[in-house]
Amino acid sequence: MVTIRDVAKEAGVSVATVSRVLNETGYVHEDTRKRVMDTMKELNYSPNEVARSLYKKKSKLIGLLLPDITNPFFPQLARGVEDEMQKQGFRLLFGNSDEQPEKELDYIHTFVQNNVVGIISATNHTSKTNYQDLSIPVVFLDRTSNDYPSVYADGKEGGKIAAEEMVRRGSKRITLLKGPAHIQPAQDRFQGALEYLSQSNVDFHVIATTSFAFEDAEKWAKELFDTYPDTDGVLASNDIVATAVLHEALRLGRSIPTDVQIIGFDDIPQSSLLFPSLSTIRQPAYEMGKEAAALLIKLMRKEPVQQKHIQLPVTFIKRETTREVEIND
Amino acid sequence: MVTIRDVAKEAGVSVATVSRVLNETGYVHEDTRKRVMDTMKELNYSPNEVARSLYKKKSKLIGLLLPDITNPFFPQLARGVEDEMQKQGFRLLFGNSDEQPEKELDYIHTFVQNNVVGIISATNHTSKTNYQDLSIPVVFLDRTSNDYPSVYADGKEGGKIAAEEMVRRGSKRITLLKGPAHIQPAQDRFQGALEYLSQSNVDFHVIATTSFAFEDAEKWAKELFDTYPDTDGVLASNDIVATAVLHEALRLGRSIPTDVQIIGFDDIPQSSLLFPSLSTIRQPAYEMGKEAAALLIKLMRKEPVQQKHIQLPVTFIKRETTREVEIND
DNA sequence: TTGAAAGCGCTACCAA
DNA sequence: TTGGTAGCGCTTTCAA
Repeated sequence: MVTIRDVAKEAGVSVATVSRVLNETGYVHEDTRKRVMDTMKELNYSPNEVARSLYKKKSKLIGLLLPDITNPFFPQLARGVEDEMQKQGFRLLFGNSDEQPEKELDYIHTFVQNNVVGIISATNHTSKTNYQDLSIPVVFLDRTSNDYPSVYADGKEGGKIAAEEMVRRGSKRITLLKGPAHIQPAQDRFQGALEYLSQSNVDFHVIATTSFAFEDAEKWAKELFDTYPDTDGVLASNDIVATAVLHEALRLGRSIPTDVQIIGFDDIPQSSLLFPSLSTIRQPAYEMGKEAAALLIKLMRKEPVQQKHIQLPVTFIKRETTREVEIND
Repeated sequence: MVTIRDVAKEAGVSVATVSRVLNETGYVHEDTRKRVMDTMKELNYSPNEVARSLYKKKSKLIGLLLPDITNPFFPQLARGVEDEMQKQGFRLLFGNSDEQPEKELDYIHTFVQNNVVGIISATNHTSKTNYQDLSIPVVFLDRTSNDYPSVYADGKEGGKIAAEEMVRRGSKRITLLKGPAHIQPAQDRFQGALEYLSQSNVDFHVIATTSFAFEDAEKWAKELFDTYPDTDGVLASNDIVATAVLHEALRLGRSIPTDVQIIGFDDIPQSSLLFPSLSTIRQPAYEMGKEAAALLIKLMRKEPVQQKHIQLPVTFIKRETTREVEIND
């Protein structure tokens, strides 16, 4: 390993001078600068980030905490974060929490131990206790917060739009799948849909669910058509659940969207590949990741930010699990 | 931030002693050990990993380099790696290379600058030049290598099995989608299929493809049925491409699997959710990730490893894009 | 059984 | 314009 001393010796200068050309701070004569640069190249030197981090008490690392990267919604988020961070010279320390407070705590802890300069967290389970003692900026992603900067999609509006489209497209007996109670975005979209349906003149039922796993979703789907066989419209808490409902409906011989309409949430990549392809409310996951990264960077640089809570719009993606309507479609 | 000095002062001992109880090295009297432990708890002390890393020239970080986490095959891999690493106390520095040599080089570089103790790389594009100067162990994942330890699925066998099943299930005019030339696993499965088909008595064609992106795959799919309209069996280079072929076949009114059989590769999560669900060759992605992590850990600990090249078996997953056969099915 | 002190590679201060 | 040096928080000799 070649250190700053080696470069200094080889170039016939002090380590201080090498440090100066390295960081472009202070005065360095052009000639010596060139000489130092040359020897750095010659020796293939590159600074030890750990030593830098120790002295400056800050690294170029940021911590990214997700619930579970194998949930198809999160890779896009992660990629958005990474692309923005990479562009700005930051690297990612990455962990999955599985929405388990201990794991979350543990990762936050090791992030701090490694001098990360900022954290992006997309977890939902825990209260703010994990984060309040931190001296570094934190941005919550896919989750709102009064206490911390956050980037999220307008879940409530999304729920409303979904309900609206479903009613507009003629469903009369709607079943609403309420997502896990501890997942805030799921509750937002549920509330949005609920409010709309409450003041509309259609029948509706609510089924409470507790996870987003496909295997669980298959059970809710069965329960749904068991309990409410005359359902002609399903508002699912996300695309995974919607997919399970679609499967079950098909299995039962229902015609989609003629007998039953289905609207999902998220617009994960596979939703357009289903048959019939899934109508859904799209969250701009990649953009959310990018926005969160950009916000965190501003915060870390102590640049003024007027908007600490960035809400991104959701859009209805009309595909084949909803019917056509004559006007405005 | 509370440091080892603070603990030492508060406990009335030297930093050396605190370090000893921290690392459980050397002699420490039970009483003082207890006292130190108590003050550590009291002050809520936890060691600065950066300082440790600087002194010991090794961290608890490992670098994970993937082509692209938004490709549905990789989240499972990543999760396997993470779960095993997390269990052993290692954390992940994570990056996507997009199969671009510069990005790959850049990430490897910053991994090293941050004192990672090992690297897992699932990239395919570049030669070994990036890795040969490293003093830390490297494990290649989803890729074979003569020079480095590696964990991969038996792609060639997978290709063979796919071809075999397709012929066994009655396809006579098979089209083989050859994956990107620079993606080694794609070439392995292609070779396996090619060898089998060559010595079987069915007609077959080969179409060269250059990416795994769905949008590109849609073009190959169109080209396929344009150029070889009498194709009655498609061996796709992976499930994404298979999905595009499935869509196109359906769009053209072909009956699946009666008119055309399709077999994919990977068994990404969405493959079972398609309609009809996709028959495919399954790679055990999660296990591959775990194996790679376990192997890397052994290597880092300089434990003896008899198997530096771990090949995991692939399996044919019979679903709805292949026909039934009478015997042995 | 304990403590003093050197040193990991770097930055930044102060002096020259 | 440059160099000497203290010190970031920790581990590990070496001596007591």
